[in-house]
Amino acid sequence: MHTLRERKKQRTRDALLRAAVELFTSQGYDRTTVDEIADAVDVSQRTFFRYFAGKDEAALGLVEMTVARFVEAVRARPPQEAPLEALRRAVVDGWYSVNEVVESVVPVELYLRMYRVIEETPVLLAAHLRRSAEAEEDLARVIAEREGLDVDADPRPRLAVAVFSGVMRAAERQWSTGEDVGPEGIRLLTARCLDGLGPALLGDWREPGTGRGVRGPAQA
Amino acid sequence: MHTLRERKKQRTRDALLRAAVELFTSQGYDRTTVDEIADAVDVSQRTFFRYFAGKDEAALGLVEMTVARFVEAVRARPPQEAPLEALRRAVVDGWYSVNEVVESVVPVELYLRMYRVIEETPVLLAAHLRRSAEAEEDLARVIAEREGLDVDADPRPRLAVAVFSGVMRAAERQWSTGEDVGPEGIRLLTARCLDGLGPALLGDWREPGTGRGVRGPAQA
DNA sequence: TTGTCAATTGTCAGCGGCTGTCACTAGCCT
DNA sequence: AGGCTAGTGACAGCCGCTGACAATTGACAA
Repeated sequence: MHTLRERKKQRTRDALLRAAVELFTSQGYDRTTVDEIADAVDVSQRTFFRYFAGKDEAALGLVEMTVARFVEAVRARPPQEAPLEALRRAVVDGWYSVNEVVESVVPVELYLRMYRVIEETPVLLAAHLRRSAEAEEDLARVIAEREGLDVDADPRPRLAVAVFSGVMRAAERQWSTGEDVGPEGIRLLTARCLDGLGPALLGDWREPGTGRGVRGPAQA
Repeated sequence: MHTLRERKKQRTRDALLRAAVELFTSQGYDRTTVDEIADAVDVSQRTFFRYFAGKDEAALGLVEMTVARFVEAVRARPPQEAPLEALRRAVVDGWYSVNEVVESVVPVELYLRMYRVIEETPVLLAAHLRRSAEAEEDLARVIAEREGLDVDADPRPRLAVAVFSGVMRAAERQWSTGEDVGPEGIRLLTARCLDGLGPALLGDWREPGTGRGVRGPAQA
């Protein structure tokens, strides 16, 4: 990152990302052409595709950064923590560092709005879900290693991650469809969603004492 | 479905679907153009797009049918069954009727191979995951209604469905990457995956008695 | 039957995403 | 300074997809 060339490249990439996000959030994804983005940065369309494999990558770039950050955060948690606790703490504590990274490219507010665009643009949502599935796989491997398990032999790591991701996705949607909450609101929202996890899984759904929790059907 | 026109339409659609699946499974999704598919059925390219919103819809058509079938099957389960049991029985019992529907368009073997193509073609996998997410939402509503709950107020329906879907997806992948198993093999595989659900969630991961299951972290 | 209406299809033109190619420019290194 | 290479622009072209209009074909009543 020290040679002039490398700095220049980084600047063009950031500029493209910024221009893309600004256009996407202001006019929508479909109504924005790659040419527009390239022109805004004063670069040829061909160059855009040298930085991003597709139009969608420019749209998912920001989220991508935060996801990668999160996986790293989990990897860094002390190994004596139980799996779900490590995941939970990583997401709750990690928000600040995420803020930093995002802010180095665009104001955080744009990040929020970009998230909404992703959620309401079918092709972007699809790409996002695919990428999330990959991240889940990574997380499962991290968890398995922490617990000294074989990820292909024991289903529990993947299962735990699946449960966790389900909750996170629920929080995401709640937050992206609700009214505009600041970054701090997100932390609270996710924390609250995660707190509901245990009771939801273990409690009986109708009345106590009938033995109808997750246990029943699974053993049937 | 009784007028000549309607029958003709159905036949063209089936023919397009069949041709698409055959081409996709034999030469790959990317290396197959829409023109090829249309030519194989002796129809104009424009007509193809009157039946399918996009090239991907022709690829996901088969799976789409089975997913819809499955959601219906869950809806039809007796309401006294616990949620996860209803889901489980729907998938295990429902396989035969799925077979029927698929076989009316292409041999089941092609269904299996098409599934592999989807799994290894990024854009198709993405679209598939998105559609699956929608199905999950539907299922959550069905479950909520069975239990007399409000999906938006109570997180447990979505959570249960998320867990279940996680297991199903694990089974899907195991089956699509493994060696060629027949339709009966799939039933066994999914059943086995689902049987592991209860112990995996409730058991302790290292040794019994330390109180470190899903319960611990969720309450932290 | 036959004529009329509506549904389905083919043709054509065109946009936008994306890629290969090649010449050219600009940073790098000795 | 001058050769080398990474990065860029310009151009051509494929493919997915859409709108518009004309031609065809089945539906249905007179």
